[in-house]
Amino acid sequence: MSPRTREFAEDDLLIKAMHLFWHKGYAGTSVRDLVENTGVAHAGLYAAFKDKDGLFKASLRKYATEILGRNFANLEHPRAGRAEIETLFSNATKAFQSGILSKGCFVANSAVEFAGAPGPVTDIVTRCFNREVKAFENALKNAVATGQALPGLKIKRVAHAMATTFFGMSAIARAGASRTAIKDAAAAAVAQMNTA
Amino acid sequence: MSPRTREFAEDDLLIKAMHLFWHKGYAGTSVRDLVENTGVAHAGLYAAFKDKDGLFKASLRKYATEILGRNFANLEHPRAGRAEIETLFSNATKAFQSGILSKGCFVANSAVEFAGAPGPVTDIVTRCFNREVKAFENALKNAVATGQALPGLKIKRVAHAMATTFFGMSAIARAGASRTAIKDAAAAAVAQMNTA
DNA sequence: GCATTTTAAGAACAAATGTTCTTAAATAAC
DNA sequence: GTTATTTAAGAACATTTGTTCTTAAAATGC
Repeated sequence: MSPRTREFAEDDLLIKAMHLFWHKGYAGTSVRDLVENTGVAHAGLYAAFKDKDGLFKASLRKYATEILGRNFANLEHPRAGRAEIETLFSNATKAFQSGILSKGCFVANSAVEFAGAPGPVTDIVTRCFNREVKAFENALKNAVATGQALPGLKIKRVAHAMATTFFGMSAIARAGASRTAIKDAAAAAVAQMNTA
Repeated sequence: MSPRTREFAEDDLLIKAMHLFWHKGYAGTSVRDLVENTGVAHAGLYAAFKDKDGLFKASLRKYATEILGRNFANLEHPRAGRAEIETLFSNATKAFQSGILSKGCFVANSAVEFAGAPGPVTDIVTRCFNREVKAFENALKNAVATGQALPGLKIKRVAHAMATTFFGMSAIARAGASRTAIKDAAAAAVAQMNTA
């Protein structure tokens, strides 16, 4: 009455699967790819996450929580302001240019791949987009209140624009755009705070 | 020495295939899907375009030339200015909100699906992005020269930002974003011309 | 040390994929 | 009308896909 113990940590598998799906998409990642690159056998995947769909959704949730979450958490602070927005776009620029995010944002990629088809994946994507907009709104509101952004700024509009730019930067990064193009998009997003 | 004549027009097939690939992506569109929805038999597709790859590339080129081309041609006019930029974003807003483009821009979708992997598809995507940037630059230059945009405007930067916003609008549209979010992103892109 | 339970490894399977091949129909020159 | 050539229709094929099953190994409680 004592079973064999698992040889792999569920979280390790999840992180490795996340990177695969992130880089190659849902359709582009086969179960055999996952087995090869994670070192976890078929049975392990299916036992831990039911099927490929389950593993993908868990991977996307992991990304939304850890990667996106870490990047946007600062914007959600009650006293977040202009500096936090600038830091976010500065980090995003670096990452999209050549770092871990050169294959785009996993959520943005999934938005395109699943094309808003109703379902759990689209729900995650929508939640992330809304969270980003809200985070920008919060920081923009404080930036205006403390004089770091011009009064009269259309906060909601700029928040929508910043979130859209974020998705756009992901798309052009994945398309292999130049470092300058990525940097310029970020700079322009930030510069919006200087105009009403 | 006189063969049977083709029952389908190559261009009709191409347009129908373009819409399928556009909406469902390369991986999401099977050859049987194409046969069913175009009314052209297997042999017809392969005879006219060699294979699925060939048909896809031809479809993407068709889109780049006809759909994108028609939208950006006005911006490339020697006297294009602020009005043409505003018209482009106005049309894009309408289209992305509920029209034919509610599944995003075919080029932007392909950019994400093929992830900048070197090859003919990425070449087409890169060419399109560069064309868009150049088109914005042309119109922005004239807008500044004629006083429709503030002097000192960083033209290249704003052009990069506008093209990135265009890709971003496509992505969030495909994700099923609200009409307001799409409209705001476009409005903010245009408003950039009012600040240096 | 044995028994029991869960794991690991991968063979096996049905379904779907892109592609090719076979067969028959259709067309225009002779 | 006959014939030569190309098309249309879809059967057939080899791969690859996600999933399940089989077999054997591992590990804890007794």
